[in-house]
Amino acid sequence: MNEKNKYCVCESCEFRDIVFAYLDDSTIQELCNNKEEHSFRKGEIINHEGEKITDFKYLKSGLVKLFRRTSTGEEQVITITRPFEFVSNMSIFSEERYRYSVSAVEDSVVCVVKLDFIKDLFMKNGSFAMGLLTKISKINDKIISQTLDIRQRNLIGRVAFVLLYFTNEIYNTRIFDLPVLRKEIADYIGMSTANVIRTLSDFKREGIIKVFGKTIEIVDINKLEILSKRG
Amino acid sequence: MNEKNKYCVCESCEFRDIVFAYLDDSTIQELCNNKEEHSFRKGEIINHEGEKITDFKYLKSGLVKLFRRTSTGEEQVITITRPFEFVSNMSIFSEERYRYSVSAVEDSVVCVVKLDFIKDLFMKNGSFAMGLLTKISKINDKIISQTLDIRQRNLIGRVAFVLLYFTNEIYNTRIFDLPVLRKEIADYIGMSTANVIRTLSDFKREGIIKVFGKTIEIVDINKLEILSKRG
DNA sequence: CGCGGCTTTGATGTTCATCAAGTAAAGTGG
DNA sequence: CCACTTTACTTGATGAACATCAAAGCCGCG
Repeated sequence: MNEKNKYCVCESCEFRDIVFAYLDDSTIQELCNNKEEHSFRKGEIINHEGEKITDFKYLKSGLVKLFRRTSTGEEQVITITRPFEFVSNMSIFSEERYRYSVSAVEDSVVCVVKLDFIKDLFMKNGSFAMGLLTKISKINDKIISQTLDIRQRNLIGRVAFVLLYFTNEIYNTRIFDLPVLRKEIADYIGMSTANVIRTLSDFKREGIIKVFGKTIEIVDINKLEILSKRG
Repeated sequence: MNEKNKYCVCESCEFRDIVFAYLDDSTIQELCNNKEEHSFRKGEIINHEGEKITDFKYLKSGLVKLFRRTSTGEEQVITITRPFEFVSNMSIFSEERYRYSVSAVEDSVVCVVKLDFIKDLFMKNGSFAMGLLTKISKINDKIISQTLDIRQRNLIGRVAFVLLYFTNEIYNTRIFDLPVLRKEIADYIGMSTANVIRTLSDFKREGIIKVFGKTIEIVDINKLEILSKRG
């Protein structure tokens, strides 16, 4: 172990494999010096719709939701996403200002690098550029296909779908604490809060899930998968 | 004028400004030699969901729709888009196979370049890479925001929204021929065919539009804009 | 001119939002 | 720590929005 490692943890960060794989150690070192880590408590805003984009940000730990506010003031939740997906993913290269807001739904840590630094790397290092493009494309693909998956389902299918999303994609456990309000699930799947709750109650009554306040246990995942498909 | 121009029209193609701005003339020439133009008749499939992606394709003229088929066999239309948006936009850098199908809704011409050629350029030329990333991001942004715009509206708002989309974004005229079936509009906005037709009839009855078969004239665009907002 | 696909309209039923009222839980100040 | 307030959750009743079904008209095409 050389001395650098004491000051820079980026070298061993899991994120390195994802977009920073093609950077040599000295560049990683430089990245690390340019990087700041910011902590956000549950509920805090990370990016605000309309704000100028000056930084490249990615989620190191925690969980965030991407959303926007409609003209009538309602929230539309675009996605809820885990570490190593970009936080400022959408518009960093296409827009001057954020199109959407991002907030922490669990306590989160975000790594922040000046966008110019990333752009510079992007221009100079083709492999890095390709890796970044690929990653950004994948994130966008995922958002779009998720949106379509939700859209094709009815109320029951949508609720089943988010439960499976939490259990399979976010937490990888059958029992977990819902990080969001019932209302936020409603805003995510485009249904009313009352009906989301009603459907959860139905699932509970049928023994598909157990609910203790915020804690949810998936009891019958097969049935949930069937409901997610057939509605 | 030198001799090259006789063989290559890419130099003066409108598309050059959009993503090929940072290529010098000799590279453009090379691009041109690697390029093929393919014509598609209305209704023909350009890319098929699940097919291997080997080419970089962009729409030179015409109009296409991007869509996928759900497990129950229904079509979900993701977007309907004009020239110089990519045809094979979504997954070229993130997936090995097309996630979605693309078909021509009007007779269309598509320019086809081997994806490897583009990837090679991307690696070597930072400005080109940046331009391409920006363009791809914008296209993805547009799809996502369009999807959200549709989702927040009710039936009337959605129909008004597509009419405005055709008149403002696609054709830039108040009178145009609908390039798609009523059913395809329904699949686009996520409503039933019958209700799309009913709503069009309502608009006609209220003097907001005139309909002669496939031809539609927007009579009262202000009212349409109000309906698109308020529903 | 007859056939098939698209469009149109009406009638009916389902799905879902809305409203309202009540309960539980979580935060707040004394 | 308890009373108070607020915010989230839950459930039922009602009505609106939308899908579905069916029948008929239209239109292009062989």
